[in-house]
Amino acid sequence: MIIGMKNPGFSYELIHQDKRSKARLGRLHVFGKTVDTPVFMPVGTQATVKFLSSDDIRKIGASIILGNTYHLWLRPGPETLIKAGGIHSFMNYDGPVLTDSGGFQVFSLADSRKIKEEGVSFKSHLDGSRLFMSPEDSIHIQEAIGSDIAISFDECIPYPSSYEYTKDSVDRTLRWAKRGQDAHTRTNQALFGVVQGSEYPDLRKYCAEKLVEMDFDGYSIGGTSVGESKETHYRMLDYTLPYLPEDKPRYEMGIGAINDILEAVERGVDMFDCVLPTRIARHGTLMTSQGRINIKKNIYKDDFTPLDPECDCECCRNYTKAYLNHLFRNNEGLGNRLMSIHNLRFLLRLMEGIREAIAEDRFMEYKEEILNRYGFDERGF
RNA sequence: GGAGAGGUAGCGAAGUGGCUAAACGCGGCUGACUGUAAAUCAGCUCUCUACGAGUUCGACAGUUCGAAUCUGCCCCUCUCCA
Repeated sequence: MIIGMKNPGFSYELIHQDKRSKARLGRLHVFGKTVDTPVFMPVGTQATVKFLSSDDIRKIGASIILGNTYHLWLRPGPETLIKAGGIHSFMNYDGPVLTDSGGFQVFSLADSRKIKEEGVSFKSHLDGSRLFMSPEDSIHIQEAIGSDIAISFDECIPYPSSYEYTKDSVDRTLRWAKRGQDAHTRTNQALFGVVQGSEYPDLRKYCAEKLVEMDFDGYSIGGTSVGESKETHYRMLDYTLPYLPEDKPRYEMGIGAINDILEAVERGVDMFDCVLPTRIARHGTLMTSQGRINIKKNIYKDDFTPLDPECDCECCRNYTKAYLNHLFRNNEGLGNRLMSIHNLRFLLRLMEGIREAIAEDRFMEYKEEILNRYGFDERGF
């Protein structure tokens, strides 16, 4: 497809459009590396997918991961990352890395921040010291981090938000997007804009169209799954996707529930990231072909069968539920590692299935099969 | 045999006349978790016919309007000395 002017090394290649839905099979060309889409990106906020080595990340089949601008800015700091030669060499991971802008922290650390036109003043969650991040700062930090894909600094507003507040916020997010774009200098780093607009159709459309005018390398859909119903969540996608160009990747931020991924793929989303699989794994909840299980339950104490007999991950091939139950109860790090590996592998295999189904024009059948077969509840995990 | 310390809910441990069904920690059970302040957080954890009631703080007997808390005696544990 069309190759962006600013970043000749970055492009989205549409390989196949599903005949019965908007689902699309594609390939991201990221400065010499490729990422098949739809893709799920494990989250590695602090330059680590918690408990996994870079070897583990590669072995589970992840093709791109996330880092976080806010967290890496505080520690180890941009200077250290520059000295390290960038995040790839710092964490010894040579696959593509996408950095979130810190915009989500404007939302999640809402108690200790103040939003102004110039940027956001934060109170450090580490020591309470006052910090300030502008859209330009966010871009500069992401350049220092050396990620392959940077994200515009946006405001992820809570749900519900009034029309007036959302409108003001969208305009500010658009101005911030422009400022970030102007501040962006690296040619070996793509830059995505973020569509906000809450549940308001005209604001979603407006935000999308304005960003597209600015011509980003890709478009994120933000501000979903922040407390709204599933129905509203999916409507937000409906209000956004039609206004995004076919030749650029679409990334729904922070999504990892199985039903959410399927609904978004059906609507044409290509990229996802989520802490869900790794977080719930650390908390003992596993997604398996038999549905969701909680490994800490006593019924697994003497269950010497694999977590998921249909899974090919290191955890399922080598260890039993009884052992995982034991590791969990004893707070042994190996349990966190094995269960994180499993949940990520489960989602990555789901994405493989999705891509195969799209290639064969049977995405809708695949979606139904997954939803019926695994029996996850409406939460989607 | 002598001297001392102590026995509190599954475990550890506060409490030393009423505000105590008894702090707190651990363990156990249940639930939550979607661009990671999360190996976290929340609730429950004496019994029951459960928005109320009944039995508890080694045992028994007392003092008192009222005791896990005071007295007597008994049982048991630990430390030190013989």
